[in-house]
Amino acid sequence: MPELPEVETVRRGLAPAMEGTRFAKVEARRGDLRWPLPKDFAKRLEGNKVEGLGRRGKYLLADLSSGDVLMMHLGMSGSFHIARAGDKETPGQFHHERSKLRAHDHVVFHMSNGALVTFNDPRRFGFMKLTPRRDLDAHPLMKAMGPEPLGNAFDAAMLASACAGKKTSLKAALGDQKIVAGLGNIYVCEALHRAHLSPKRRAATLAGRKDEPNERAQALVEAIKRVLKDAIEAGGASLRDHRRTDGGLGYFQHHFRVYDRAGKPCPTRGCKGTIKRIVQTGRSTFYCPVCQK
DNA sequence: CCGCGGGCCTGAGAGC
DNA sequence: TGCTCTCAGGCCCGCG
Repeated sequence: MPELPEVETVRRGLAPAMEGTRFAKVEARRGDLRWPLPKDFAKRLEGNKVEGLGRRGKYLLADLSSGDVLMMHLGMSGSFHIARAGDKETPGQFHHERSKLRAHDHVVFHMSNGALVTFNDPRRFGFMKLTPRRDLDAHPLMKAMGPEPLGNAFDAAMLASACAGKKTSLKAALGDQKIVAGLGNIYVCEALHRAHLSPKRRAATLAGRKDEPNERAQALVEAIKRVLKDAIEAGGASLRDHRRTDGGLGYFQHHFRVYDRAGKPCPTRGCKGTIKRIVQTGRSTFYCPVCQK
């Protein structure tokens, strides 16, 4: 599931449990994730303090006192749970009730503040890696990543030039993490709908005529920022719910305008179109053929 | 170099 | 009820 807004929501949920506290014990219950966990995974974490928990694209990045960065990716089905070691158990003890572990709980962080942070991932497309902080920007997974869509560096000129010469569809280009970081199948569909641009349009056509203000790229950049901000806000609301219900972090209810709404009326004001589902580069695309051009 | 399709995994839901 | 089939919000890799 998780695209930028979900990962950001997870980050905000985990930060209070992890920042400023140490890994007292780390359980790697299942190491064969998308990539195997490093052999010395637990050892390299235990005793270290989490200086800060950040995000880049769809990656969570925990800065450790050792100088390492713990890179975490949720893949398609990853999520985190937070529990308290003290609840119904001896405070400060490492072990928690077996019955509390669920299927696919692959990694458990026992934090020195008593928080139990559990990574769950049925499909195991997620992964964790460790790399020295000074090597992070040069890391193969980080190096080619495009700008943060909510940052100032991401603007119409930048997006248009990144798409220049691209033969692929606008849909595929926006999902390409090298062009812009953090968008996935859902938010690409949602942003294109808000910008009234067709997912089938060739990416290169995003650029306007020379020296003219680029209205298409401008509209698209604004739509991307808007849809991500709205979703993060919706995630914040669900985070408060999670605190009450002890649910997992990472998935929240959100209203989509086109995603998974094939056959439904287009929500654009005054548009009489019907949302259509097509397949592009092996993935579902939802859009309105009437108001997206 | 570029763009596409296959593959990695498990689970949910539809259809029979 | 149970089987089979399709599909799922990500991303690396190999092929043409």
